[in-house]
Amino acid sequence: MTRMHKENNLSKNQQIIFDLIDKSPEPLKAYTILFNVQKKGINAPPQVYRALDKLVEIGKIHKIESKNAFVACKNSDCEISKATAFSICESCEMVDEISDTKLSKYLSSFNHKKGMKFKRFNLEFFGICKKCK
Amino acid sequence: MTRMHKENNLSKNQQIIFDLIDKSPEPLKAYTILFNVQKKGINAPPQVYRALDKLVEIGKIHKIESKNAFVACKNSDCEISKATAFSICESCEMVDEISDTKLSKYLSSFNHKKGMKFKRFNLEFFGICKKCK
DNA sequence: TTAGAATTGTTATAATATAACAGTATGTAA
DNA sequence: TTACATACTGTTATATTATAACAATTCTAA
Repeated sequence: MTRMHKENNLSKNQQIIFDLIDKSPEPLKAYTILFNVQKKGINAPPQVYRALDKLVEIGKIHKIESKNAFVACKNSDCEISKATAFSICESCEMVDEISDTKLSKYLSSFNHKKGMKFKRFNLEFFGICKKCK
Repeated sequence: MTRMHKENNLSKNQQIIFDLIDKSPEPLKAYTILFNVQKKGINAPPQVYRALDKLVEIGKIHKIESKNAFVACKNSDCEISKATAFSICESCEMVDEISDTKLSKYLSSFNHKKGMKFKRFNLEFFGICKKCK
């Protein structure tokens, strides 16, 4: 029907959902996203989850596993989400992507004794942020 | 009615569920656990989740966040689950707890630029294990 | 021995995620 | 420009993961 919005390589639904996540200061959950995009014609969970899956796959967003929530990638170092690290405040729930070259290199070169070669890692740090202290 | 089984500091349900997880070579999901303990009189999800919460809290088990599954702690270094690291095979789903003093020290002493002091971390490495290669 | 804390049992329901199927848009190569 | 493959969309239904709320029992420590 109408042209897809391919300017950024993203499809219409992907772009809508990425924009929402990108401008959110907080990680967003799938059903919060669904609620917020219903006015744009995205009506059902599979539409949201499909866009989320794709955005994760291409590294535009990351899933915070401990919270089942999604944040936009703020970091050029984590090419296609191979090496992610986050700082999570247990009080206000704020999540910050950690961009630390030394940390990233250290972990990327870490290999398991049992002969396993790692392709990817996800690290989540928990604490109380400056504001909440 | 009957005495609780406190020999190990665990209540009856906690002990039943810990035993099941501890002898499993694979991470177990909550509803898999539920199915497997119904013959022992644990009938409903809250009973399972309460035991899991407690076992996580006291460090007897860990939750693998990316899989919503639970493994017994095999590691004396992660006192009360403050510092956990896992190796996860993306092919066979095998999960191994990583016990590496250097890694643990490195991460435990890592602090965020933005003034956040971390109390806890969880790290999940992904790859293809030796067997699956 | 009794009060508080922890644990248990139970029903119902909330929150998170996917299966399956039919249709539409897009890119590309003949 | 047709036709094919691939990716994306829309939709209904359902599977999976997790918690709320309440009543009762058991444990522990004073």
